[in-house]
Amino acid sequence: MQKVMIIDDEIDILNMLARYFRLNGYVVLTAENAIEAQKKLAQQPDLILLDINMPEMDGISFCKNIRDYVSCPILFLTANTDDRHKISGFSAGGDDYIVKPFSIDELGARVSAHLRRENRAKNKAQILLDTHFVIDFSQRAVFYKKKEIPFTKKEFDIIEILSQNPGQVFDKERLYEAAWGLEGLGNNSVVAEHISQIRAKLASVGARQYIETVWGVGYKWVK
Amino acid sequence: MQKVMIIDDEIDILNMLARYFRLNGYVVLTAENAIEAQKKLAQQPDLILLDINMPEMDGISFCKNIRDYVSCPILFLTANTDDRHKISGFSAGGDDYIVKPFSIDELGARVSAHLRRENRAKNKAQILLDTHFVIDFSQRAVFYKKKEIPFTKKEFDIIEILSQNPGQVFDKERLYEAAWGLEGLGNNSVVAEHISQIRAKLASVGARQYIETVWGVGYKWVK
DNA sequence: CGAAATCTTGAAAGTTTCTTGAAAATATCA
DNA sequence: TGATATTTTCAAGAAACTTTCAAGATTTCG
Repeated sequence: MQKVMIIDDEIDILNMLARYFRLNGYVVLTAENAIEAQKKLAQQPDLILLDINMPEMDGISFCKNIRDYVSCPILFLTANTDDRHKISGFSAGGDDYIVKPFSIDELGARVSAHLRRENRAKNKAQILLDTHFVIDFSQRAVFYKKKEIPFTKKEFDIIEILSQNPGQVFDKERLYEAAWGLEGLGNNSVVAEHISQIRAKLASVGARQYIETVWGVGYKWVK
Repeated sequence: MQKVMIIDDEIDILNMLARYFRLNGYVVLTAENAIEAQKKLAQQPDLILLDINMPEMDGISFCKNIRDYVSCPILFLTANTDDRHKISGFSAGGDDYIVKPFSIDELGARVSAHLRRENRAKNKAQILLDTHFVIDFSQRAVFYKKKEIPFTKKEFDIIEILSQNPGQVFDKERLYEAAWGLEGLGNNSVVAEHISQIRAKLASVGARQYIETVWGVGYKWVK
């Protein structure tokens, strides 16, 4: 199921689009302005539809702002047919440009084409946990405020398992099995030791503590 | 340098587009029909502009045919504004849809946006990198401060794979497969040995060390 | 064919990461 | 609160992995 975020200050259009995409099987996030949008970005939309003309912050600036940590396609909506406007939209990191009034089916087709392309290219994407914390699985790297936090292999394995199942509690045996490949855990503080290292590294850069201890059971990734 | 393939049976339009893209620094491949196009596909364009209405085989069928083994963006050109037509274009695997008569600058902007996105996902440019560090894939040569660093075939193969997927971690098996063709790796220090050679050459001219070791996993090209 | 370049190998040297056990800290429950 | 169970931290040694080296095998090219 794909998640589309729609940002438009004209409420009628916003609702109309939201209804259309919901009817077509998408999960829809809506926002009437950039501030609201920024908050909902944590929900990690797969594609963003963005109106260029908005009161506080215009779409192009917004796009530039978020491009660094949002990698999904961004499609601009606009009433303005000026080419220069278009071009600056593209150079802000936008992926497409749709002029109002548009045929809603064309918009739908464009959205699904972008999502299809995205899925074709994306093998194992990165996940964005909040605005500043990114885990990129293909790079096997974790970033906080754009800087990489160096984790060792086992540490990253543990982070991977936990973060891909947020909220789920893993007991030490399960974690050991998952990160080490097999068999029962020898010394029962191996896992604890690695968790400790991870926490120390998160703390050293001031990131949030994502791994929570579940007493008497194991650990979980906080949502 | 990016390669754009234009397929259109209207020779005037074909020439006009070819001229425009050449002027804007692209390498252009042209074809007046699907058969001709099919032949030139071997040259691996980075993007395809495809007219929907063509004599023998129409653009949509052509797109469906090649989608399986061509992953670059395909943009449809058409004079027909019928939405249903449009949608079947997208479901054939097209990535965008441009209605004639179009503004050539809009077309240019769309093409460059698609290519930019393509490169963002997979840095497949022919020549790239830092101010002083250039890799020319067509020449299979690497330059630092305009002077060529001599790399052997295998060394270049490794550089090519890594540098075209910056940030992505490749384990030794995968690197071996990619550089040696296939078959499981015999002695697992062959790759290490070549990496070592590459690094020595980079160091000897004072270039940055682009290849980073990912302990217990493999190597990656630093962004 | 012979020389030069390139590739492969195995072993030694060098690093980084992992594991361990014990001590310290913290949570739980009567 | 105090006893007990569990988790966290620490430092050092062990283990795993990577780099480097030099010699031999193979390929390339005139």
